[in-house]
Amino acid sequence: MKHKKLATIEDVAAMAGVSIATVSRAINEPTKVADSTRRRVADAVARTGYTTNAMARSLRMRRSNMILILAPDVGDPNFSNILVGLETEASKRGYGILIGNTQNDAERESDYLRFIASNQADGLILFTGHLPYGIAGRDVATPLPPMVAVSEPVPDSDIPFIGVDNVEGARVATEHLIAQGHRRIAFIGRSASRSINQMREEGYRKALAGAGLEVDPALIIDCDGSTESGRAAAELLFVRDRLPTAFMCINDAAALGVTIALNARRYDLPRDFSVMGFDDISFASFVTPSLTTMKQPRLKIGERAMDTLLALLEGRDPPAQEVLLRAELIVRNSVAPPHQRSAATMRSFDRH
Amino acid sequence: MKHKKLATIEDVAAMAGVSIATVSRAINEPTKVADSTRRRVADAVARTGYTTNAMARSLRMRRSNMILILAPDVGDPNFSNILVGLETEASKRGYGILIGNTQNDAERESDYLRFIASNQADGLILFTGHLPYGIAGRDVATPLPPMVAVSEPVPDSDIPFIGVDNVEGARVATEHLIAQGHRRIAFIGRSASRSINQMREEGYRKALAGAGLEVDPALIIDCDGSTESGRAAAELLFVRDRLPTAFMCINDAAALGVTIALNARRYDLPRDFSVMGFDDISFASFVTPSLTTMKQPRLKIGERAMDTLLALLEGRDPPAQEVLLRAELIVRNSVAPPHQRSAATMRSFDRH
DNA sequence: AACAATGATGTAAAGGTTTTCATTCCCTCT
DNA sequence: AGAGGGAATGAAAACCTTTACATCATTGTT
Repeated sequence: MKHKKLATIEDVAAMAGVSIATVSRAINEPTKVADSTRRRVADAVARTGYTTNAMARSLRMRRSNMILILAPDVGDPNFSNILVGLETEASKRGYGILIGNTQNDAERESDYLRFIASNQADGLILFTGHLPYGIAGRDVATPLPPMVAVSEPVPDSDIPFIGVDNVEGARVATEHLIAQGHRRIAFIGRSASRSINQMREEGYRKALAGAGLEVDPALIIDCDGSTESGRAAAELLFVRDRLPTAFMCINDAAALGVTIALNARRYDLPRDFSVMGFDDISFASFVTPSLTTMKQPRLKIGERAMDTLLALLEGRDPPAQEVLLRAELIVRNSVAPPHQRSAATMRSFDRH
Repeated sequence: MKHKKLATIEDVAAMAGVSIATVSRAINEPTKVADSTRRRVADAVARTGYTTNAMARSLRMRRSNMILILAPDVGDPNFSNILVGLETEASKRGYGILIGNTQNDAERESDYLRFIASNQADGLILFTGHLPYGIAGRDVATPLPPMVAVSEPVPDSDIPFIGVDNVEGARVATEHLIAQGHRRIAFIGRSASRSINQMREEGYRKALAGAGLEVDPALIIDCDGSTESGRAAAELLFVRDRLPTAFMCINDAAALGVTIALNARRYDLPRDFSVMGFDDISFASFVTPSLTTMKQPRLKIGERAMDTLLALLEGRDPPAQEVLLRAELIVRNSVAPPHQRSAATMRSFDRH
């Protein structure tokens, strides 16, 4: 009663006066069917309102045409825009998208693998920067499913990575600070574990080296990329009284934290200090001062990543093992030449 | 060769020395199976590494345990946090989540319905505020799939809605402005078509009426909720020279637009003007001045919506036709008592 | 004219479950 | 002792496709 029972391929076949095999062919390989019958079938399809049952199809073909996306934080602004690209490309090619929010929880990660194990998804997009927990523990004979890493590469693996050239991007950003006249530039974002931080630090070092500047280890501060840790990092520099004239930050969130710390100390930005971000997330242009930063081509990253995964999936040659897109310098108002007077001098001023 | 051929229920049955029917029962209805055999089956499952093939299961049960989420813009900050709640609840209950980014495009909307038609999804979460295009055109006998609306209700339908009480929220927000002493309060966000705008405008009017204030039609401005349209709306008031002392905005993005317009005219906020937002999206606290706004309990909205949909799906009584959660007033720095002097007086001042 | 090749279609198997119905066995009740 | 009932299990159908293989007719080749 509830289900009016959808039309099946058999209903179509009966109406068109052919076998179900012919119907299937008429739909999936039109060239293999005579024009006249193809028309009859098309007509019958239209009249019955037939849609092929994806479950039966997937069961038979061992293919679901679904892609599982594993991300540590679905709410992250950097994530959502890449997602748009992923979704657009997948949808264009007839694939659907499944979302798994792992929150960096091992149990959740391995739980989502049930989609792969049970054939509900054909491939995997990883935002996590590591293989999903539990995927390696499987039978050695079982090959890994097709995967593509995005946003953060998976170290020590041959998983294709699509993203921004972090070393190059951080170098360009740092060089912009240098070009503005800064000589003491802090790097906010050291991390022992996260490869993305390490690559950006490398770019920072390259820029300094290129300009003949020495790296001052006291100006390289740990930061996990959250706003709060960015704020804390800036504070730490004040406490230690080793002040830079500019802050090169691991990302926009951290840059925002630094900005908050400086504002709280009543400095005038960008006069007293310059702050450089990375990512160009949506609010970067809304902060005061608006954030000079490196823009990630997120839409394109998503599209390319999906394209690569589908190539892998469909047995075509994957376009490339690693696609590094250029991050673009977006000049706004948080970077300026260093102030004449020692920036380390506390300036107390009042806006009113 | 590629597929080492996964273990099927038959392999498990053979190893445990029972029929496949018993294996199925041992897994899905353990109480219907003798203890000893259940143990044997469990053992065999473990040894073979068996996972039930979701496709075969779905085919047989006419159930995919998947939920399709239709949203106009996956990148929208308001969306992503609700998504987290939806995902959490779904995952907890063994459901998966499929994402459809419609971009308000009729074709894309109807295209995504293929997931429903082909049994790949059992139910629908709508962020769009309207029935997906093409769903009504179907055979009258075909019942609509279970649906729940979120973020924006679907007018003239009996689709359950989970969200914030927009009338009440806008009333509270406006009352806060009134309590601060404002008498001329603009409403930025009139819309002829969007119900959410209309509800918030209603709350605004209620608050004014409750305080015995008259509604000045000149202070009610169209705005679609984008930053740009918020900016334009504020400009319009300046051009017309009908200035309020406070702006009640349809959402945070619009409030940001208003803030930008006021900053550009070099007003001092919140001294010269107060600005009230709605939603409390992530950057609301980062803008200068940080935005006083109404916070939506997004996580909870997502969880409740999914809970309602699953109830519908599993034939339980849906908890309620409409769940209206309270929006919470978040007091920050964009609202203050009106300035003594006429706020309409242009003040030119320089920060340095 | 005989035969091969080609093209269009049909038959039937396979994909892996869940579930109805039937069977068996054992226990309890009269 | 026989009947009745309940619990545990098995056999087989059903879910809806895709596709390898077989069949048949038609065209082209020698």
